[in-house]
Amino acid sequence: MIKKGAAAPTMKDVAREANVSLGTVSKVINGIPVGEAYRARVEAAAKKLGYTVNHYARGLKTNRTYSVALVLPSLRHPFFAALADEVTASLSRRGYRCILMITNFDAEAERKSFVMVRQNKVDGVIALTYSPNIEPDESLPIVTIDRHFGAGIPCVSSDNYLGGQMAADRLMSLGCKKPLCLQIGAEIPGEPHKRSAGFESACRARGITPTSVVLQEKQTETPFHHFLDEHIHNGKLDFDGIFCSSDGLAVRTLNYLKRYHIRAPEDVQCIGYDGIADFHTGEYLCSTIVQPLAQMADAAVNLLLDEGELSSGANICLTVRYQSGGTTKD
Amino acid sequence: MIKKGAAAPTMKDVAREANVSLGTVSKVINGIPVGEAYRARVEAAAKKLGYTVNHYARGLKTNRTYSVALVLPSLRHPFFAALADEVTASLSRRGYRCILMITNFDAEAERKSFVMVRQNKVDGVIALTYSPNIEPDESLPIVTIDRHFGAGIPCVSSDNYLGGQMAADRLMSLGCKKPLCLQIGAEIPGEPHKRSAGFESACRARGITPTSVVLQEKQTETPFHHFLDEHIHNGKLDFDGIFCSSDGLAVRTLNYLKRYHIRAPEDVQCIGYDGIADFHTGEYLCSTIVQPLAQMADAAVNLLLDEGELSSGANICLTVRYQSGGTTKD
DNA sequence: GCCAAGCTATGAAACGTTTAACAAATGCCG
DNA sequence: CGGCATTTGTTAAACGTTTCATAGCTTGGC
Repeated sequence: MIKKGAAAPTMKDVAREANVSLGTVSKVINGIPVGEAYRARVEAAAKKLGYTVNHYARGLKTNRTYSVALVLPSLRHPFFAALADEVTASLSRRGYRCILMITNFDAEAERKSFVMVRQNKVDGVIALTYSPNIEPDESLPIVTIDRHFGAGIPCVSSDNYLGGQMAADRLMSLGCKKPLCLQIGAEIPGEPHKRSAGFESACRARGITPTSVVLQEKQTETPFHHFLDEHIHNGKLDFDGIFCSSDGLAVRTLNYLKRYHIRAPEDVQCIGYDGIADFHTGEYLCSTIVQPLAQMADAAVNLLLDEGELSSGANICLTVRYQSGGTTKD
Repeated sequence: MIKKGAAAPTMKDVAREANVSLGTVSKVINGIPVGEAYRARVEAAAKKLGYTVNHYARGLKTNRTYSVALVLPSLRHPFFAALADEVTASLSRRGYRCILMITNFDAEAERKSFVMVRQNKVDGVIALTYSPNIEPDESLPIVTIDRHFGAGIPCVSSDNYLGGQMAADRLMSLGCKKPLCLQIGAEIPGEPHKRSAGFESACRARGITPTSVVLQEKQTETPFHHFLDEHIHNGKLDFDGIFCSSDGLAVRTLNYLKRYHIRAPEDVQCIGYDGIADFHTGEYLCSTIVQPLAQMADAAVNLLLDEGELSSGANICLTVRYQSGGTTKD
């Protein structure tokens, strides 16, 4: 299927057509001031021939590719997908394209993606990676999301600790006395882990000690269900408020409890995390802590693209907000 | 943040290091046979210097970029996200990179993405677009998914008609007598619309006339809820089987019905569409018709990348399968 | 042992840009 | 009105590859 398209017009063609030199065409294309008459001639010629700049020739000369690699584990998790959506949009607004690289949480794939990234001569990398021991190439501009590599590598995240606190405060001010904190564990203790820390701290500030459980990633539901089973007596759950480290987990939890006819928000209140809304209706799956995805994407893109005082190791932490979504009594 | 990295070694450097000519280095890099002694010298030198080929110089010469643009409306819909995931993986397996372009269903953005695509000199385009009147550039290799542009543009899809039939047959063999078909309408009558057609035809084949409703895209839940309200009498729904054109819609529907204490599969059986599993557990949200995403992605990529008899206007239609997921009695 | 034929490595041109150096034209001032 | 500074357009080199023509070797046949 792939064939060489009809030879595209080059600057040389435009120059000939407009009766000007190559350099003049270049200037017009790049918006460098040039006599009005020339500019008009060139623009007319370019339009007539349907000229478009060849990014590869330009990239070769300038060492700037106007493309950024986005490295992430998967697109099948709504949070990653939504983030990719925003990052792509943000890049596009600034005239950059997004090269997508998916690692499936595989450390080797992550490493490989950094190499490929170097080969591809992208201008930078925005990475969301969870494997340990990745040493990003020193010379490659990189910004991470939710992951502190340390050293001089900037990281953008939202305030996960605050998010956990907000969830706790909300549940307790809605009357919860016996809170449960559920989180999915990752190999690397990263930003998301601060959620439970914030939750627990806010509970203790009110003199309540929450139950806290870490679920293994990528495991079957069995152990999880088993845990819940053990905490149901006479059709009643031991907890009256649940905080889950993702919306998906909240939905899974509530779905399972439904088998016992325990429902939210009547029998138990539940707050999730991420705040990804339904595609068609814009409604939330559950009460949740909303991460400011668009702002996180913008921050990462700006950090990467703009030079400035933020250069070395600046971390950006954005605030979150609570959003009621039907699984709490507010 | 973006800075010119330390000058990367070029073929010239490798040639000097290995004491061979530029042409020889090129041959080794590209796997063209060359004397064993030379090959060894070049490979050693390349490794020593950490040489990586500059894709932009290569692209300039060869007019091949080894990158493909994936144009789709959004990543916030699980189906699009999962498809993007698979397409990226499939491209990566073949040594291609994926440039992501998101249109948000905006016809102008779609048009612009085709232009950008041409500028970027990608080798081809895989497009999932729903706007009317897009005239893809003749010279650009393109494959669509779920969208028939007509003419010589190949389209990959799954058998949506069959999927609808399977859903109907399943519901009826599980005892349903009063089926409802819910679908979300799009501007363009495309592949997904065949689902309801298949559903209705299979119902009629058994002498049953289903109720069929088309929901407007991007509207509030109100009219939809209103419709359901009207079909609930004395706490009982007029229908005993529901087919939804997406899993998300199925979930929304069942969630709403829960307010009336109507639940699946006891009170009503429900089959969705797409078959996107939960990220962590791999479980399905509901009983569903599963689209073979990985195969669709591979088919699209192969069609795009391989020349051959499939060249002109070949359409590929892959089969689907039914998957029980707790909202039916099987 | 010589010459033709066949390999194989080399050298140079070309891909479509950008950009620094250069030349031509303009305007200014003495 | 001439020369100098200034502006503005042109020219050519360079970016890092690929590729085609060329030249140097080797090999084998006579």
